[in-house]
Amino acid sequence: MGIAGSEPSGEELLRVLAALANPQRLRVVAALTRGQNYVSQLARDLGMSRPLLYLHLQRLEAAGLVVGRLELSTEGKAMKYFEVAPFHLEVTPAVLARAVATLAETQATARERPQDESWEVR
Amino acid sequence: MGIAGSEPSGEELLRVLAALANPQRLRVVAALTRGQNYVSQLARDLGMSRPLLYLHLQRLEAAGLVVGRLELSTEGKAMKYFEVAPFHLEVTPAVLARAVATLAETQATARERPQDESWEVR
DNA sequence: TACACCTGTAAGAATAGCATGACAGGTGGG
DNA sequence: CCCACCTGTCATGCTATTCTTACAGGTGTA
Repeated sequence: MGIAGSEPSGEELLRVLAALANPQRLRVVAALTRGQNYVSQLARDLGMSRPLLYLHLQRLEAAGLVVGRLELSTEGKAMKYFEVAPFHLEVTPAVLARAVATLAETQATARERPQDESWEVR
Repeated sequence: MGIAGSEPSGEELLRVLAALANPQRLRVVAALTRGQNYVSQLARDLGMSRPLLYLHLQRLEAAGLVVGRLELSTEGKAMKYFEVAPFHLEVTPAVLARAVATLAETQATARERPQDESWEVR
């Protein structure tokens, strides 16, 4: 899924899901939804250490969920502002199945069971 | 999100995201999309150990993404069949923000910055 | 110079998650 | 009885994630 909501590849999907599967990072995204902010201030707002927040922001950015830009304030201080990216992801069985299809099979996707009556109930 | 796609609470959302943020479990869901199956057979199909698959299925079921039922085959053998639940989750900044709002704040949501001009660029 | 801000990174400890192998119990059929 | 299936659980390592503390720089103002 790029900026909008096309179909994500397996790797993209995993990166996004892993990035969001954490209460802290979820809070970070939620906080940025209320407006952009720079790292130090956001750390104070959320009550977490700046290095930790920094780490979380990196993961969120790598997943394309937030974007950050280094900005020079009027006083010449460097401040890194982050804002949420307008992502939109549909999570359904079909979407997951298509994403998995693009995933490099670590080991045998396994021979699809030949004919297969094994999943027939009764 | 119940069976369909209502709004998930913070805990639900985290459970679902954490359950899906794993390549193995993603493959499990994808495999079940092609039809229901029982644990041992599915383990062979996916090329993973049965105890491990069992663990993953438990997490997926706890998240409401798959449902399992113990069934007695015609020969009297107990087989646990799993199938995907028809889930449908929208992942957008707004949804995340609303979910986080229901999340128990581990520590101070932090005083919302008073008036806040800090996020004003320039 | 000292202070109060800011960014960026690294080393280390504590913790959670993943994965394996082995066990106990059940069934039916040769 | 023995073998081939099945479910369910546990003790054990191993790896990845999470988080803290501590650095090294940069700016502007008193």
